[in-house]
Amino acid sequence: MATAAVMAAVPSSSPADAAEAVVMTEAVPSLPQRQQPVFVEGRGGKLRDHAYSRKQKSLGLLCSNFVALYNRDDVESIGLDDAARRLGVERRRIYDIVNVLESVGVSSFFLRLSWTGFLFFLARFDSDICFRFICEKILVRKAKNRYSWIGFGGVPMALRELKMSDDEDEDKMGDADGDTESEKLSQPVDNPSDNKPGAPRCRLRSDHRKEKSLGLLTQNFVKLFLTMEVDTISLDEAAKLLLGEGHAENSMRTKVRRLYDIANVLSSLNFIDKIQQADSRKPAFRWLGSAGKPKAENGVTIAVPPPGKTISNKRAFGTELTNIDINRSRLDSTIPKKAKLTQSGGEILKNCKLSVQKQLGQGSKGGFVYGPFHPAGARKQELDNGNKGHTDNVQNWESLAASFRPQYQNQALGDLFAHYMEAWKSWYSEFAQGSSMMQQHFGMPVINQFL
DNA sequence: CAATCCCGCCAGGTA
DNA sequence: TACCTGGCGGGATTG
Repeated sequence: MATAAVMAAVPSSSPADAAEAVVMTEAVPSLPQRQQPVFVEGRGGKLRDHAYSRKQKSLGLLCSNFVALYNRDDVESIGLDDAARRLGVERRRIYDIVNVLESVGVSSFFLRLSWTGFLFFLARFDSDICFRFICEKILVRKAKNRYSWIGFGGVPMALRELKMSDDEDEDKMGDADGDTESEKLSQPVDNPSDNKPGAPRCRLRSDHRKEKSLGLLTQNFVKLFLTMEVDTISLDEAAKLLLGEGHAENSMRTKVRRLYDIANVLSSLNFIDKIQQADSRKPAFRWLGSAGKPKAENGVTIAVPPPGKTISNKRAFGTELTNIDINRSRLDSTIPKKAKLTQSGGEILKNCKLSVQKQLGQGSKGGFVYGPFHPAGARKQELDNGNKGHTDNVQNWESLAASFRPQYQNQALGDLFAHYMEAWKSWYSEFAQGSSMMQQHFGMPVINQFL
């Protein structure tokens, strides 16, 4: 898969056409790009390509096409139906790709925060970090059927986040519990005893579903490379590590299937590549980090020359961002995309800072290490008061949330902030109704932690 | 024949 | 309740 020669089908529309259609409309006539097949009856009564080749339908190739189609400056919004139509696949396949891409962007933390909580983090922590949290995703869900394309610029940071999150887990676990890496990474066991009355690990079914999600599995798969001293790993080994011991053959097989899906997508992005283990001759995947080069160039999958056999391409964390953005394609290389993103990020931060400072007044006075968004009132309140400070704090944030409207040139970010505003509105109304009950159950300090 | 992974069913979630 | 989302495993294809 990793060295698949030349893609059989090239997106037939020009990049400019694609970008325009992506942004402008969902009603563009479809142009199934992957092939122009001769159809015969296939499985499930559906029509199938006569010269059927599953290589042409692979998830990796689809991902390459997806990236080739949408990884452009002027693409900010991706319609699920539009993507499916343009790529000539069912929506189901788009979900697969999108989930993996999104999970490589790591943190959906801010997407789940209330507007107030979001502002609080902007103020309390370094705004650059906050900005990265938002931007450094490949894409994020914007609404039903619609995603925002962010780009690859922040992938290294996202991977670092993944590693950090694992380190934090490690710290919390401590040394005494004797957990192994694999135990930490492994997803919960389908243990029938969980269903027993009074079982300690009773979980909601939706949680259970999330725990098995392709996105989480992707993150854990990547973590295997990031946190363990391995450069290569077979999918069998990965499945064992991720599942833990004592699993039925069936669930192991299912996990390996999913890992194949993930590996194909990550491989098409050149996060990993497929190799043959020298000793066992078994296929395995080697981590390239984001040092690899995506294969999609104008929709054509380029045969990537196999890297040196013994030289690891593994990157050290903390090193410079790689070419994944800049060298992504010849098309993109003519556009200073990364610089543009950085610049626009700077402008965003600048605007944001000005707006916040205007509304909060000046006054970061050292002491506690706040970011540039440090609100004057927040620190004072913390120092001066206990509960009163909390109350004022809440009120300040409420008024700020109600009035603060950063103006973003980047539509996707604007949309994100709109999302937070909506989230804040609904959250606040729920909170107002339920606050007394919450106070009863949890007490004020706990509630304030949500803020 | 083992490895690979496409395909679409269908359960759960959401508007 | 219609539609969206995505876990899941059967089984076709590939090597």
